[in-house]
Amino acid sequence: MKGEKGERRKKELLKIAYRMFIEKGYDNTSIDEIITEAGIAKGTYYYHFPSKEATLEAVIDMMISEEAERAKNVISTPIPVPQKIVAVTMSMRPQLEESGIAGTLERSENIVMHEKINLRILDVTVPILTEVVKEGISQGIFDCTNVEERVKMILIICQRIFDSGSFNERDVEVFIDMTEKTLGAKTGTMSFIKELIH
Amino acid sequence: MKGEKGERRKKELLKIAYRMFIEKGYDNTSIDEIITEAGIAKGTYYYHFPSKEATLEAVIDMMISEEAERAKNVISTPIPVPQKIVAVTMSMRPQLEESGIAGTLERSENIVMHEKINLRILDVTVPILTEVVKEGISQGIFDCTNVEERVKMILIICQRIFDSGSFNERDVEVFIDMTEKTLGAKTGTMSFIKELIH
Amino acid sequence: MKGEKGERRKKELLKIAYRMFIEKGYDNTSIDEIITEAGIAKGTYYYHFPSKEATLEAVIDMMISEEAERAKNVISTPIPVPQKIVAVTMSMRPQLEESGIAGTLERSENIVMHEKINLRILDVTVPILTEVVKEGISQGIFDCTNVEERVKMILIICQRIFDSGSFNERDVEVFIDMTEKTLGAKTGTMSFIKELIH
Amino acid sequence: MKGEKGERRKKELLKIAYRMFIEKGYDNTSIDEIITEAGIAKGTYYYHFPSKEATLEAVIDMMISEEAERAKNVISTPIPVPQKIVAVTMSMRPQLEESGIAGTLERSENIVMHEKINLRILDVTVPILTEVVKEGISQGIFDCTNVEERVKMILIICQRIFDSGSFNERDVEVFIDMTEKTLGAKTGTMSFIKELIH
DNA sequence: GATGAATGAGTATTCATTCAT
DNA sequence: GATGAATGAATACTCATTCAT
Repeated sequence: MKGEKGERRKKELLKIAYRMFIEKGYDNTSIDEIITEAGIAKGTYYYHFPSKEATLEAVIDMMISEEAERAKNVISTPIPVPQKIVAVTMSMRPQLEESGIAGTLERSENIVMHEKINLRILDVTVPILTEVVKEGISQGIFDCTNVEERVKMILIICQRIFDSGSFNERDVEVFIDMTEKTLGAKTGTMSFIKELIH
Repeated sequence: MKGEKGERRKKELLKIAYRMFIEKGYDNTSIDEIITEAGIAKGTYYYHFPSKEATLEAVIDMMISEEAERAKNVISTPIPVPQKIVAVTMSMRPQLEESGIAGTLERSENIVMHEKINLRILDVTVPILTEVVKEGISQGIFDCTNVEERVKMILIICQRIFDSGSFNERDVEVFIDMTEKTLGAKTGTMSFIKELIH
Repeated sequence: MKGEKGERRKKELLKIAYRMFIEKGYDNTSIDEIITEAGIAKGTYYYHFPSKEATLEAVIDMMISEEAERAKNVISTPIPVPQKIVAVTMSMRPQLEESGIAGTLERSENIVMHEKINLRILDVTVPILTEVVKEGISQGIFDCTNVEERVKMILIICQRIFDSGSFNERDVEVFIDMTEKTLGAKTGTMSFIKELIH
Repeated sequence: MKGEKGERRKKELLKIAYRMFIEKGYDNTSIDEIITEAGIAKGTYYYHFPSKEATLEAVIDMMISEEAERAKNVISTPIPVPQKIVAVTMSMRPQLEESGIAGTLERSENIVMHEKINLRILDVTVPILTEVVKEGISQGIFDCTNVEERVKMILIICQRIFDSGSFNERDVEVFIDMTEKTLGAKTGTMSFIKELIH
């Protein structure tokens, strides 16, 4: 039976590693720095994680599963379908903004981690959004086939355009237009997005 | 005036480095391996390149400029505008396919290089395609504003979907639909793409 | 009085350690691997053994004492003295052959353990064989002084030549000849050995 | 063209490593200690040797080849054949005695290196001594077949008995007797050995 | 233009052992 | 008897970069 004590320590370690990976990049964060920060011995670190790589995976797992949780809660909320779509999408990167480190994933030392995270987010988010869009179709808000593929492509653009923060008003307009047309919505259905992004 | 002899050697080195970066990944290719492969001394390498990072930049420069050349040739060709778009897009990754290493950029050890290349390709291709689309608009084939942003988003999807090679027929259909709607083209305008991708 | 339960577990551990030391070498076998294989906790291991080194000693003790038992049984058997000598010598490495891992002790990772075992075997076997040879002398089969030293040297050759398994027919012939002459036996006394080794 | 400078440095390193391996044992000598002793950077060490293991091999090579040189010189010396045998055998471990570290190879931390050295010495010495014994046969001093195998077994005993230094007078007597009988020499032929070992 | 010897900071990982519960 | 979390010293190896010749 795994002790609770160990599990708690592991969680702590995970949070520290998460923050450091984000702040300095995975490659630039050495095990020595992690254990110094955590105030533990090297052996303790390796007691909890088999390798640095495994720690990265665990960090991403933790992050994604927390976000997926939030995203699923959004679904059952009684808000209009278009808003749901945006809410689910948004729920996938709140922590970064909380911690005031939005944009850090874009730094070149974080590319590898960013890619891993984005792929995992796609895996998790596509099925959720597919459900939401289908709900929209049944309500006559959207009208399209191949929902999954459409959702995937919209998300890809989202990640690429909005992760970096270096987008402009025209980017947003085009994104709204593409989303509406891709999902077969009436013009204006998604235009509330413009308000969300000052 | 730099000697021709030195320039020739530099080009050779660049090609060797290019091949090795692609095959093994940038991080996994050590300078020792490059000079062994090239049969030169370490000092000679550093005579030509100030750093490994600079070599990567030079490699990407070389690749991109060759491809941009090809892309520009396509523009002045008397083929229909929709075909031009595809031709320009395609002209940006022929070398990989030539060398039978398509898909290698997807490997995780190549993420960093891949990202750099993709960003550079966007920089180079967006203005070219913007011109082509504007040509299409003047011919009444397309109808849209914010051309540059639309082109960028279409290219982003292109890179993400088609680089990996793991797309299916529905992906292609959705991509065609999105492209037509995004550019304000009649349905069917871009459907010839389906034939190109068996 | 130590509990029987604990003793039983210790024996099991010993057998597991023995097998792993033989298969992978002492240095290459970590305590973690032993306890994983045994399905016990690390503390339990250290409850039974003060150190890894002590485990090795215990393993060797166990092995040697089992073999010494067998060797002593041979002595009191009513077979001719020359055969007794061979039987005693042979009784010192049956387990290896049983378990189909003859030759493993030769692998370089096992040198240390092998040396320890060989020294212990010498310690145990020399006095036994000395008795046997003296019996042979009293029967007029052998004729020599300094019996103990002669026995030791014959055993040394035995270990070196036959442990590796890479000996040839001429090695055997020379070994027989040396043994006979060293012990002052008539030519042919030990030639039955040739039959034993196909 | 390999520079002489590098070769000289490599030789120096080899000597330092040799001494440290002998004094402290191979396993107990860390790379850090070697480079500190040599006053060089870690990179320099790894410029000259691909690994610690390779250094050990090079050390043994150096030692053996120097000794083999000496042994071959002995052969062409106009001394009696029995003396030649002893001289060749002795020439294989003079450095140890010079450096006052005879017996160190016996320490358990040196077992691995000792075994490697002994095997190499056998490889080198057996053919040389075989020639010498054949010379003795042609002079009527020895009388035996399977010379190579006999020489090998005598050397094995030599290594085991005399390396440790813990032998007694009776061991020497038995060794002399075995050698004479094994090679088919008259009693007394090798008895001069007794004088050599006080 | 070219060489290659020298650098040294940087890094992940291993593992026997301890001890409070 | 048994557990398992914690320890921390030890260690081999990598590699981009420099510079005297």
